[in-house]
Amino acid sequence: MPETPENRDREIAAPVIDWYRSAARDLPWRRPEFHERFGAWGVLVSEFMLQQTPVARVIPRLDAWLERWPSPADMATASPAEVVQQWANLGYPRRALWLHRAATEVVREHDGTVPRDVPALLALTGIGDYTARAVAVFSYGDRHPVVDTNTRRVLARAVDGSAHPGPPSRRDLALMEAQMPVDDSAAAVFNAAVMELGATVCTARAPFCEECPIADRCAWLAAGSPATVDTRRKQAAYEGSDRQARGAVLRVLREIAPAGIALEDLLPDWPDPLQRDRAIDSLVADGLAEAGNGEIALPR
DNA sequence: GAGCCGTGGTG
DNA sequence: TCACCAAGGCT
Repeated sequence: MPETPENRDREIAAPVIDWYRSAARDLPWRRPEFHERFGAWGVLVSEFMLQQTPVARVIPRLDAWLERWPSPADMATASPAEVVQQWANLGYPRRALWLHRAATEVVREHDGTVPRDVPALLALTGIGDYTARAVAVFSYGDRHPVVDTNTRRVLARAVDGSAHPGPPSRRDLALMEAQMPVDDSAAAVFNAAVMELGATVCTARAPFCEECPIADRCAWLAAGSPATVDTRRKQAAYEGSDRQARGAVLRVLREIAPAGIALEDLLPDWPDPLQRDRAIDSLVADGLAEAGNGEIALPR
């Protein structure tokens, strides 16, 4: 955003960055030694795990993962079964498979080095707009807008004056880009700072506006924090869902019978047998399990 | 592009 | 208590 007398008082970069320097949480992937030891691979793994899984649950699993597979080449030697087991209860286990696939793609197509270009990152399995730019920015220090649920919410409030962001769109990238400092390094800090603000202050439910470094220029606060239209899709009910059945099946395979179990012994008391069978079929279709000869097991 | 995909903490 | 929420991506 060009600095003019008109908009200078609405800029958010400087105060958000200043706030971040004193308020940032000490997270593993923000430590210099993390980058020295694991490089872009460490950032890539952390971003996969952070896709829809809270920070507190990621930290211990990330540590264990990188101890076991400190590079893409190490990861590529693992079997899908090992990967799914190591993923444990982080949720959305397809991400474990995708991370494994991405590692093999890095080895095969990029000589074992996580690529730096956003298009190359986007071409890897399981990497979308958010993760690609997060790696390019937080590992390589390049200048890109990193848009996630936090930055979308912060800008919806501060700039648009809405309590909730609208449906995801390419405009989100442009809006973030427009707020970013020109300098690469400052832009990287800004990206992290806006995410941090959304995660700890400008929260979805009950934001702590009294602690916000840009409360004096927030369009939503200035308008009296109105309840605005909420276009976010609600999550489908989990209790009784196919997802719950899939989770239950995979938990048995992970924790009790990774080498395999007779289908007739798998969750025999599940309330809906048809749903159980549906879960098995879809897990096999996703490559999260293998079935044959009346048995089911983690994929080899 | 709407629907789907886990798991657990929380107000 | 229970609906909401969490550093998304794929089909």
